[in-house]
Amino acid sequence: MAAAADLFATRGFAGTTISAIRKATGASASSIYWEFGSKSGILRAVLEDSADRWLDQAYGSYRKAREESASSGRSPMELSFAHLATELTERPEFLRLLLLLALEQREGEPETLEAIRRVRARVIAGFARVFRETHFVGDEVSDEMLHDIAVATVAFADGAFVAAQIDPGFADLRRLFAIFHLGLAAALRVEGPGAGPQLTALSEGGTP
Amino acid sequence: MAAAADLFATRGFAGTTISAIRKATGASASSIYWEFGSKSGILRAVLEDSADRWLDQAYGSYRKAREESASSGRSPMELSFAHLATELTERPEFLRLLLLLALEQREGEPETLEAIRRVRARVIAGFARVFRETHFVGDEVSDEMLHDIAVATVAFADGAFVAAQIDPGFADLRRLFAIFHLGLAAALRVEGPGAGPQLTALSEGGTP
DNA sequence: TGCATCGTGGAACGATCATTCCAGCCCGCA
DNA sequence: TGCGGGCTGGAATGATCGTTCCACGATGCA
Repeated sequence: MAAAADLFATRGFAGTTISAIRKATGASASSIYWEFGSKSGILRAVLEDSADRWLDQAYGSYRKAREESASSGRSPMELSFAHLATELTERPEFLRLLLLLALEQREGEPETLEAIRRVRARVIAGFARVFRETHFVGDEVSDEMLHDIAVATVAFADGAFVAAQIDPGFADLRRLFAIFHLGLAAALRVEGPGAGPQLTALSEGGTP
Repeated sequence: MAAAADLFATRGFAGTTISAIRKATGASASSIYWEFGSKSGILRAVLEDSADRWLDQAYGSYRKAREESASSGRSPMELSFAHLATELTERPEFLRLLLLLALEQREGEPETLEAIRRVRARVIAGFARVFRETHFVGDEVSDEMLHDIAVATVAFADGAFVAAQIDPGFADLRRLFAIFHLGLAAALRVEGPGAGPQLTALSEGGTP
C-alpha cells in the first residue's frame, strides 16, 4: 500500500498503472482487485490511510516541539516549523500525493478533490489552534484573522514544498520555513510592544 | 496549441491523450505528428511557447502597476501583487501546467523539469529586480537576503495559487497576496524607522 | 496545364491499459 | 477426512494507448 502511495505521488493517478503497482508490491492483479475493487478504489484507500497517518505524525512532532521548547528556551513555533520542514523533507510522499492529485483533475471524479479539501481544512484548523496555544498570535487577533493567517501558512508550506521538490539544492525547506516564521512573527509584533527579530540576522546565522 | 496546453494543465501529461487533443483541436493524428513529432514534442512546444507569453504578460502588468502607482498613490508592490493575483485567477492555465508537470515526474525525462527550473529562475530574478526597483526592500538588504525573499515570495505565490485551485471559494488569491504583502512589508520595516502597516487592518478592509 | 512539395484523413500497427474469469490453493470447522 | 469460503496466479477480455503508413487534396511555381 505504501508502494502504491509512492507511485501515485510521483506519477499521478493517470500515470500509475496497475502493472506498475503489481511489480512494486508483488501482488497479482486479481488480489488487488479483490481488495480494492478498482483503480480509483486503491487511490481512495491510499489517501484515507496516509492522511490519518500523516496528521497523527504531524501532531506528534508538534507536541515534541513543545517539550523541546521548554528545555531549550527557543519558541515553540520556531521549533514546530523546523520539525515540519524536516518531516516534509524526509517523508515528502504524502504532501506530494495531495498536491499532485489536487492539480490533476479527472473528469467526473470530484470526490478525490473533496477528500483533499477535508485534509486541508483539518491542517488549517490545526495551525490556527497551535498558533493560539503557543501564544504565537495574541488574543487581540480575531478568529477570522487567525484563520487567514493559518490559510496563508499552509499556502506557504505547500509552495515551499513544491520549490524543494523542483530543485532540492536550490530551495532548502528548513531555511524557507525559518524565513516565513521570522516574517510572520515580525508582522505580528509590529502592532505590539517590543522590537521584532531582525530579518537580516538570517543572512549570517545558520539554519536551525 | 492553447487547447493542448489546457489539457496538459488539467489532466497532466500521462492523463492527456492524443485523441483528446485531436478532439479539442480538430486536427488529425498525422497532422499533429507531422508538426511535433511525438507527444513529448507537443509538451515541449507548449511549454516553451506559453512560458514566453506568460513572462511577457507578467512583466507588462508590473509596468502597468508602476504607472497606476504614480497616479493613485498606492505602493507599486501592493499593486503588482494585486495584478498578479488577478492574472493568476483569470488565466491559471500556465502556472497550473508548470506545477502539475513539476510534480508529475516521468521516468527518464528530466528535461521538462529542467525547463521548469529555468522559468522559475527567471521569475525569481524578476521579483528580486522588482523589489529593488520599487524600493520595496532597502539598500541595506543584501543580495543573498533579497534572493531568499524572492524565493519565498514565489513559494507563497505557488502555494496560494494551489489553494485557490483546490477551493476557489475558500481561498481568494487577491486576499492572500494582500496578506503576504503586508506581512513582508512589516517584516522589512521592523528594522527601519516608521511604524509598519497594521496586519489587523485586513480584518475590516475589503480586498483591493 | 503539368509537376513537385507540403500537409492531411483515415485506416492500421503492436503494445499496453483496466478489468474479468476461473481453476485451484489454503485453512478453519465438522 | 471431507468441505466450503476467502484469497491468489495466470491467462484472457475488449478498449484505448502512442505512433506509423500511405494514398490523396491543396498549392505554388514553371
